[in-house]
Amino acid sequence: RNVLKTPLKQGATSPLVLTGRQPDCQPLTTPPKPKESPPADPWTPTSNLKMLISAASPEIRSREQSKQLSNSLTEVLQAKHCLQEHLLGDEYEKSQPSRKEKSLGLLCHKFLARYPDYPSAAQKSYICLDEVTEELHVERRRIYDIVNVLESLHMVSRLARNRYIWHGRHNLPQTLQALRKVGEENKYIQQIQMLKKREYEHEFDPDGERKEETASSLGSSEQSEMPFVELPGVEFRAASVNGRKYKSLRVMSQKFVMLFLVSTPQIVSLEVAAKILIGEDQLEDLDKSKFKTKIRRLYDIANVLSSLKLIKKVHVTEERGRKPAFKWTGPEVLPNIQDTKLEATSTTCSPPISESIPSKVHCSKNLFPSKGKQNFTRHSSLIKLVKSIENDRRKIQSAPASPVKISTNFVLQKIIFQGTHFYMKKLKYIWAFCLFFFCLRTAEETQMKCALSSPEAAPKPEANQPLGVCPASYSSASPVILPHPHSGVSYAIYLHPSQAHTVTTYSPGFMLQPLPCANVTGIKSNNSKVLNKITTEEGDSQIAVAEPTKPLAAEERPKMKSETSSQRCLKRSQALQENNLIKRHRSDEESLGASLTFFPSGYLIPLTHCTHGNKTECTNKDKAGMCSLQHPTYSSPITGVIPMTAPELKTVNIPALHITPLNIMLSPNSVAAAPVLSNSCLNSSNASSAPNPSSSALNFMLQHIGLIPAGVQVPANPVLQHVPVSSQAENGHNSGNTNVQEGKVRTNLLHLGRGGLRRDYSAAIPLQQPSAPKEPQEPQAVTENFFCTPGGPNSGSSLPANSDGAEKTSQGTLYIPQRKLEVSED
DNA sequence: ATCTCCCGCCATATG
DNA sequence: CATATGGCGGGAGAT
Repeated sequence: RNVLKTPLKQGATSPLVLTGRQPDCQPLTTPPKPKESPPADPWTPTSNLKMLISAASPEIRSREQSKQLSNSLTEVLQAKHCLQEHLLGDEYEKSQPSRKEKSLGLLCHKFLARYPDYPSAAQKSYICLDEVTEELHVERRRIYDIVNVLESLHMVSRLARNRYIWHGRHNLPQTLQALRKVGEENKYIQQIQMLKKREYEHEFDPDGERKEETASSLGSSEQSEMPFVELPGVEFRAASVNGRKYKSLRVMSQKFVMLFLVSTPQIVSLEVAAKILIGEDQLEDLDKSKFKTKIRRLYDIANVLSSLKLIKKVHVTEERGRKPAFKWTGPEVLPNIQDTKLEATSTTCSPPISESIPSKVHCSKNLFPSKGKQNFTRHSSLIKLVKSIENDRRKIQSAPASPVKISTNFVLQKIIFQGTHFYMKKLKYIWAFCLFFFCLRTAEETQMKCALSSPEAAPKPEANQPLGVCPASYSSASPVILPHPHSGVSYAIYLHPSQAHTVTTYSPGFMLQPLPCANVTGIKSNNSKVLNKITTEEGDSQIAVAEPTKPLAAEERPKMKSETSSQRCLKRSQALQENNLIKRHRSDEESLGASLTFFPSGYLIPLTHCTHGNKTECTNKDKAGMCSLQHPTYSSPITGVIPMTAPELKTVNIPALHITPLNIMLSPNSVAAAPVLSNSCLNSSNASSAPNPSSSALNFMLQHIGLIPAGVQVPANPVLQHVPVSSQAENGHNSGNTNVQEGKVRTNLLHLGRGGLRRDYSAAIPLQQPSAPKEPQEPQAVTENFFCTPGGPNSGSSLPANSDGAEKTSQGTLYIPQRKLEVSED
């Protein structure tokens, strides 16, 4: 093979090395900036903007201008910031158009900028590769990389040679759904678990031939020829129905995405991905070069996916140091519950934009069965889980040699992580809901004064209570509410019991109010390796810097709501010390390197601005527009989700937060039906006879909210649906229509269950009370004000608001991202 | 040194 | 056959 060298960067002389491949074109070697590149500082935001904008076609430009502006501005700023960081010593100057400028990611951005995220039927756009390559000044080859990945997501499809059609993100939800499904069928989870396990064992005894179960558990592993996943509606008439279609990049991209969709912490390390994608076949196929190649391709794919904001780079830290990984930041893809078609009647509120809506409705049905009888046991995932646990149990019993301890831990973890994960997925919505109303009530009753409260707060106290107050005034709420340092947006964080052991933390400036829970045990494993220690940190770690000095205030959570703020302050400072202690403790722990570390993760409920206007009549087109607007999720005020990012998790410690939503939904039957849960509860809340803090908190909250009469205690395993909705929920006094209010409560519950917090409450009303005169304004106002925060959009924050597609298609669904950072498999 | 990943050769598929 | 696609891996910038 002839040796062609990559031209040196400044290769003024390099051309000679190259074979004359493009005779008439310029010297080929992308000379140091031969042409049109603006002589001026290439990295100023403006120049970059210009470039981006000029790249867009005129019509798109006008339509998308604002979006582009904010979008690219953010990015450019980030890039700039990033750059700035790197060139710290030097007087941050224009760096040569270095490699970064040619990165696939940037190129992809430019590419994407040309087309609307949600093109309407009218603006169906075609992609001519020749044009693109010319306009973007890039080699054709690169465009293929991008297009292939986009194709794998059905965002584009090939029409003919040189010609693609742009679909935008319309198909995304379906695609992801499909991919997830295939991923599940493909048993990726198991494969990942096996990989980790093997790795672990490997480390334990360096040469032992561990092949025991490789064969067994992966019996069918090889559909390695998993074909390209198609979508029913989207036909790929491209004549290229065969051959390479089943080959690499496209399929690889799909598989990669699948990995995210099926794995529990939606974090996938490159290494794992590569191994799995290489073909799980021969484990010891230490084919180094193959692996390297795979990694290279994955980077390519990842770059594109990152541009799409579906994933973002993080790092996973295990015993063996940092490993590059990526975290899913795209829309949440719910597992496809049963396939039975749901009656479309209940979706009258808004025309289903995508298939995902019915499925959400369905989900809500499962969550809140109308007949108390049916419970979670019917959920296929649960059944699977139970089965797998039984399997594990069997394994344990039949495995003579293996140390029981490990196995037990394994099962325990599985139970906890998987089981709780499953329930958390549902329950977090309920908690969000509870929190919501709890705050309303609390605000009302305690009449907290907020410095920022608006004048008209009096008439509608709860409605106008700026969220910023929450942290202080609602400290009695179980969920932790965190104000966002940048935006003033607040978040509630729920910590999963199993992760609440040692919590690493959140960025300073956050205020935490943990529950007093002396006995959080978590899983004390002697086998610390079983649980990989994972920390993730943002690729671009620009975070955490905000309010560097303001220490985190952790507060011993009080049981009484009537606490005064001064008391709180006191406690806060106490908590501070406490926090430090814990921090110290943790570092000790780390230095020992022996003990298990649990990670924080939580459910962030960003209490941000809500959307305005009546979205109910959001037509497709409107929606497209709206969505486009929200696309630059970074700064969108209506972005529903702001996942907690690692950098925020690494500076401080939070004392064991013990909030276990799990307790909410457990009915006696469901417990019986789901041993998983009871186990998990047991474990998390510890077998001590002390009343379960969570349950007391819950009781308190429920009473407070008015969902249950004072004095009544919801048992440890209350069933939410059995709790009567109190008609005296007086928080509706401003509406003057209690009934409506009540109805809303219920409908809201439904909505919460199905997709997360609905911001658009008015849309929810018809669901249950089609005939009731709905007052779009009123509920709107409530939610709006409730979620409103004094601060502006979370500008500058690196918190990517994931949510894209999902949020768009569900009209402002505010969902609570799950941020479990532990490794739930081993 | 390791992580990223750009570049472009060249095998294949397409038309 | 000419082109369009895209697999692939060397090796150079970034860290």
